[in-house]
Amino acid sequence: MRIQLTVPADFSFQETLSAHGWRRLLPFVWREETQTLERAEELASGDVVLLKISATEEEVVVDVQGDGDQADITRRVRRMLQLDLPLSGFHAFCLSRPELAHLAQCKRGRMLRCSTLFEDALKVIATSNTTWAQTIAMTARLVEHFGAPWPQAPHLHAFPTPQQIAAVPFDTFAAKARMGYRSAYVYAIATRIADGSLDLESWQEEALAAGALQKRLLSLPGIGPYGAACLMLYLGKPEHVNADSWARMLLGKELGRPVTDKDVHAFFADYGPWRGLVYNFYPWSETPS
DNA sequence: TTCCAGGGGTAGA
DNA sequence: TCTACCCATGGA
Repeated sequence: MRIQLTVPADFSFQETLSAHGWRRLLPFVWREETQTLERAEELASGDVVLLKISATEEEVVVDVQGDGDQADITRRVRRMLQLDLPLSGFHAFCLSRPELAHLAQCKRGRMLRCSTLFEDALKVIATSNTTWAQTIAMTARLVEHFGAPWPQAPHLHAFPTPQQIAAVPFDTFAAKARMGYRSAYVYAIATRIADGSLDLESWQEEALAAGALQKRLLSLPGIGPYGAACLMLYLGKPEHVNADSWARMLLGKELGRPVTDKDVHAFFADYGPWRGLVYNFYPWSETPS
């Protein structure tokens, strides 16, 4: 099956995938030679399919290997590529600031997401207080130990559902995932979704105000100010800066002195309701090695 | 051995 | 509200 999706004029496949490191985390696999994003995906029906996502100027093309519901696949791909995110306001703002004008010209502003908020949340937890190499490894262990295999190539796995994580005892989960103290946070979120006491995915459908959404995200174990700001950005609420050690290092170089989170927030305050998005695409004068 | 990485939870002030 | 301390893991 092949699915073709018309894209907004301000959409760029490359820029969306390059916005951060998500395409390097399983089950995403980026094929440089074919410029294709691959991913095993477990659908709501339980079917596992392999998605091969590529793009032209006019459309996103999804080659689906395996049988699955077309509407469900389309919804997931639209979420991953933020195809329904309105960006004209951000780009108009960028054009009003000389240092940001290139962001609009390059069609930057979308960020690759996972197919569910659950997966995004777990991956954000896997980025906290650790190295990127460990984030990659933790995510890979989640996928390989707990995700459903794609029948046509069982070494490929989808990202685990909350139910699949909750189905194993905590000690088993922690020993296999090796996420350190994060294992308890991840397991708690998964079990709460699995037992019905938490409906994470519905949060995206409720048109919550930014403050209300932030409060809910902060209520998740393992999600603090940084994680909530990341997830809000993915949910189209760009008014919080996900200040992290990366930001502190880059701003420290910019200012020539050690900086705190407060300095980072103060530096981006001028960008008002767009500051979170501006931070993630900010043209730092020096690119760290 | 010690430090710390794309932080968060908690206690105590 | 702010600070200090601890937290599992694994690489440097």
